[in-house]
Amino acid sequence: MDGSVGGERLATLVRMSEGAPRVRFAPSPTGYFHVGGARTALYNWLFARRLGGQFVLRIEDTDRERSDPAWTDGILSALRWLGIDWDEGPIHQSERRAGYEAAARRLFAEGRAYACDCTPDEVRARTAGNPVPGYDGHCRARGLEPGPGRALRFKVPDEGTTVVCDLVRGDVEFANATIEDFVVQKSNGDALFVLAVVVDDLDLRITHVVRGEEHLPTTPKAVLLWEALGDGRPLPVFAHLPILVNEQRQKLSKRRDKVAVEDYRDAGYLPEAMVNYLALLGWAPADGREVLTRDELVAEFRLEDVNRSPAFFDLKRLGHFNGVYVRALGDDAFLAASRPFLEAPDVPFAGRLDDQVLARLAPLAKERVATLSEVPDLVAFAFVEPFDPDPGAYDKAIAGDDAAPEILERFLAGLDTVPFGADGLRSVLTGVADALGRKLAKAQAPVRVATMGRPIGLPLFESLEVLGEATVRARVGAALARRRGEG
RNA sequence: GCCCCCAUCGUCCAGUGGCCCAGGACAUCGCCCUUUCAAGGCGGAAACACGGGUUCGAAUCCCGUUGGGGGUGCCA
Repeated sequence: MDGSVGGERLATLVRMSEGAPRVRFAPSPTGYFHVGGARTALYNWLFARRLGGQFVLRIEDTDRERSDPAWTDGILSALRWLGIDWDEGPIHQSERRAGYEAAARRLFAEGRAYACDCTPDEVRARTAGNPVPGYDGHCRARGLEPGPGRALRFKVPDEGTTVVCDLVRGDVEFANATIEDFVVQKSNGDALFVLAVVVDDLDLRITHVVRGEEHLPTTPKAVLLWEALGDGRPLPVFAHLPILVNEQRQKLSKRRDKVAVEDYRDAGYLPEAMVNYLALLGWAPADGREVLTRDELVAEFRLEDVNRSPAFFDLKRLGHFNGVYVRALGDDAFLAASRPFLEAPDVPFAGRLDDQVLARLAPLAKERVATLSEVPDLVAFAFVEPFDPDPGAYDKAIAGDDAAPEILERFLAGLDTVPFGADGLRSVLTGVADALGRKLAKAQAPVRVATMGRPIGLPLFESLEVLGEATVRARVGAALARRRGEG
């Protein structure tokens, strides 16, 4: 390889990065928007924002078979959620066919492309055993006129080398002999993406093409087209980002891997956390910090520091970042962000929320969730009606504990002796624990299950204070009665 | 098959010839704190794929091998 992105070359490429770069993010609307696309969009955006350039959004929907406007909507809303805004667009390639047709005509007129009426089957049959793969140039010299049923193929030079100047990979060389005469216009008249991309990048005056590594092998074709259609305009600087992989180290696939950006939104991840995590997948700031605000990312991000190897999208690590961001939220912001989850149609206490209670529970819950979708479960005890302890928890902590009746009874009695509140409750239960020779941790289990329904959750005494004396007495009493009734 | 890319702890990054018997973070294990669970604190285990060079000196440079990945469509 010629992977050295060092010295002179780097200096030159970086110099080209100065001024006002124009980048584009160009997803194709053929499926939901996944985190790999989000990372690519983010890197484009960070690069543009840092250098004061423009970020253009382009929808690559030249394939009418597979594209669907619904997917475009999903992409736009995911980008907005992530806070990735665009300066121009969305530009739809489907609306720019005239330009592609003109380019195709020009290529033909200038002898850079030729018409071909071979069917895919014919080509395959003919080239089956060839050492050099791809089209065999069958129609090159047949002098066919373009027309319905005839594709247009670019006449790739037989000799020489095409070089892709890449900010993250260095110069990547492709022998022209290994590049087939590729199709630029389908036999139905539609442009193929390679052509469309080059025409648009030229028209949009794109200076930097930042995209996934899967595009690297087709880049020499784009370079060839750019040279044929660019009227001498300098090539864009390329930057092929390492792909994102799953645990099997394969490229993230919309099909196979559940990595839709909107799923993460729905699961209670914060966009700031997602952006922070995504930014660190393939790049890191010089000083080793890991939690960075959006502004810090913009200030620190350098395309030339992006590394070259694939990165695994690690949910655990995302969870860690999300926890950091959730905990950093103010109580009000935390509540506001949790709202959609608390008011979701499937929560068992829908319509019984109490903002006062919620506000008091917020600081307690904030510290204990990795994602916002966990909030409803944590605060359910305060709203659910009628209240009933989780069966498994009841069996273990109350039915299965010989001392449980006495603990509950003494606890209930103790309530008469102190002012109701977290401190009083704590001292009561501490007294009970002491009297029975138990650790406080062990003594609180029956009370917790009786009042909050589950063995783990928010801090007991603070939660009971919020619950209120009457409810606490009622629940403890109910659990006690039930336990006694069962012998 | 052919073309191209990649190769540091399980994972994500740091490291651009000596500061590295390799540093941070996530995960993991142990301890502490503690009313559960978290959070937090402390500590542990854990990696330069292999082989040749170059050099006084290589995780860092070169070559090869192996391994992984991407592409190979009239998809993007």
